[in-house]
Amino acid sequence: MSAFDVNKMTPLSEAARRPARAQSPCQACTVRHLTVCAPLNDQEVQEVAAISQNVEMSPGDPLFDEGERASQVYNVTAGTMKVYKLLSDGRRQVTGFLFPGDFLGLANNDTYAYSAEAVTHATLCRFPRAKLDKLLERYPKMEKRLLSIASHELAVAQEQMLLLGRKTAKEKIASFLLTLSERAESRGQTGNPVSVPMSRTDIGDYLGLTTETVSRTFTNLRGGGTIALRNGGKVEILDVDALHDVAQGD
Amino acid sequence: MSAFDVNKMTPLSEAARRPARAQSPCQACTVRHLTVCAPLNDQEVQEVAAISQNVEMSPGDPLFDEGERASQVYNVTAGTMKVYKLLSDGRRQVTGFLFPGDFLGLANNDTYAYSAEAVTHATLCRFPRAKLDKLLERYPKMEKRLLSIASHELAVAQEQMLLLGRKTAKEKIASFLLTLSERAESRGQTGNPVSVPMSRTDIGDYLGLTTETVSRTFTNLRGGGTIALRNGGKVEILDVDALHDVAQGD
DNA sequence: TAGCTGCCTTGATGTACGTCAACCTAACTG
DNA sequence: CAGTTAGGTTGACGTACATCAAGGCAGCTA
Repeated sequence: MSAFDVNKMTPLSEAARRPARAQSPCQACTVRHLTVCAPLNDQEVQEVAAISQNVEMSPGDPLFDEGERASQVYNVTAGTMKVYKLLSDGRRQVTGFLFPGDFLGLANNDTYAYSAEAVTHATLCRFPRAKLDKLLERYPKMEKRLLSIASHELAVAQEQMLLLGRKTAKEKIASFLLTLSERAESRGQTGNPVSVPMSRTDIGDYLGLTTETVSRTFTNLRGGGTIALRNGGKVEILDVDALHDVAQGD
Repeated sequence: MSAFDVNKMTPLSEAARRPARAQSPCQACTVRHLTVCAPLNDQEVQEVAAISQNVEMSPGDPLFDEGERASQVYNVTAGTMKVYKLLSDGRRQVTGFLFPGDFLGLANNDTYAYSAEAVTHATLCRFPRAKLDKLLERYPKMEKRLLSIASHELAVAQEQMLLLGRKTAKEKIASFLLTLSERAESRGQTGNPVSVPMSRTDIGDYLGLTTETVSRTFTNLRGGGTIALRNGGKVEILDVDALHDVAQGD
């Protein structure tokens, strides 16, 4: 184990504390996500799986804080996580929500650039960075895969900058719902009705709004017949075209 | 030459149109930027330099547009570039300014995710993507370098999201000036007074403000004795500590 | 069933920043 | 040198969203 142990500051389940090396359930995620664009052979997959451990989180559990030594890399296998940055006075910007298949802590420098926390119950696959780096040395195609992931995240971040800097509250919410829906479908889940597992506060901190404005805007879209709010944090998109129009501002 | 030729839609100087392969001045940039974290030997440097061409831009010249086939990668060798995204009604978000040493067009998918344009006279080093990819296959350490660059850009993007979503106009301007100053110093230029080569409109589109608000905020900071506006688009930071305090919101 | 507690909604009011418009200056141009 | 143009600044006014405040409603616990 490395000097930094995530268990020290995060309440994890017993399952997570056990060094689940041998029968690590993370083989699934490794195979699925690291190999999509860079297929590894069985032996390589085994090697990657061997260095991973399972982590379980409850809603609100912190995974790591901005500025901490970034000794672990994570892959979300179930549930929803959020990453955010804080100003000294407590203002918060959620920079992203993470769903199964997404990576966490890929920063190149040795400290995390943001804090990470569970939104729902979630399970993660944890890789010690040092060991992962060693594997990357041997398998350049995995590195290529990581570069591809980072590039994609960068494009997503730029889209979010456009949203934060130039869109109205209504456009922000519409864009947010459409993105959530598309991401759900790309994971093979249902995109309509779309599951919205995070609180109004989290949505506001993601879109640069207050909870009140988020709430009012949902109400507004509902009143216009564009969406309907269902039980269990689900939003049904009644008029996809209209929602797209709203998101683009026309 | 590839099917897509940047010359077709961008007014470039005669020097840029010439296939300056043999005596490409881009050796300098290649050596400097691609090798900082992944030193190449002389032969490797030659190979990289061999596939590069020099490009010159005048203020306002477009380099490429969002959605175009991304067949080229660029490295800025002199001057300032900007990259931006547009909404259908013309609202604009500048997602970044690029200075010597910065890369452009590193997106993994085959179209550019943003448009790029010259802010000042600028020179760029152009690499055909296909050839660069081939080199990357052979030299994994270059790929590592690119991953490191992408990760750093991602961290910068997240910081910008915090700014766009949660900072006031005054905090935005103060943060902007400090960042410009730090970047100038990291390039070996003078950080104070700092050169601010872009227009108020560009600054506004970068910070999610209007030109009027940018102008008023500069005036406000000047009135408070924190900065002074000098000739030639230079800003002198009179009280660095105060500017830091403003940027953080305390 | 009552009493919490956390999240959401809704209303009344405030304000930071946008919008509209005038003017100023510097750099071109004939 | 007058005329023109493109930034930049400043002022008056409007508004989208924040702030402050009061309920509503589900999910706990006793």
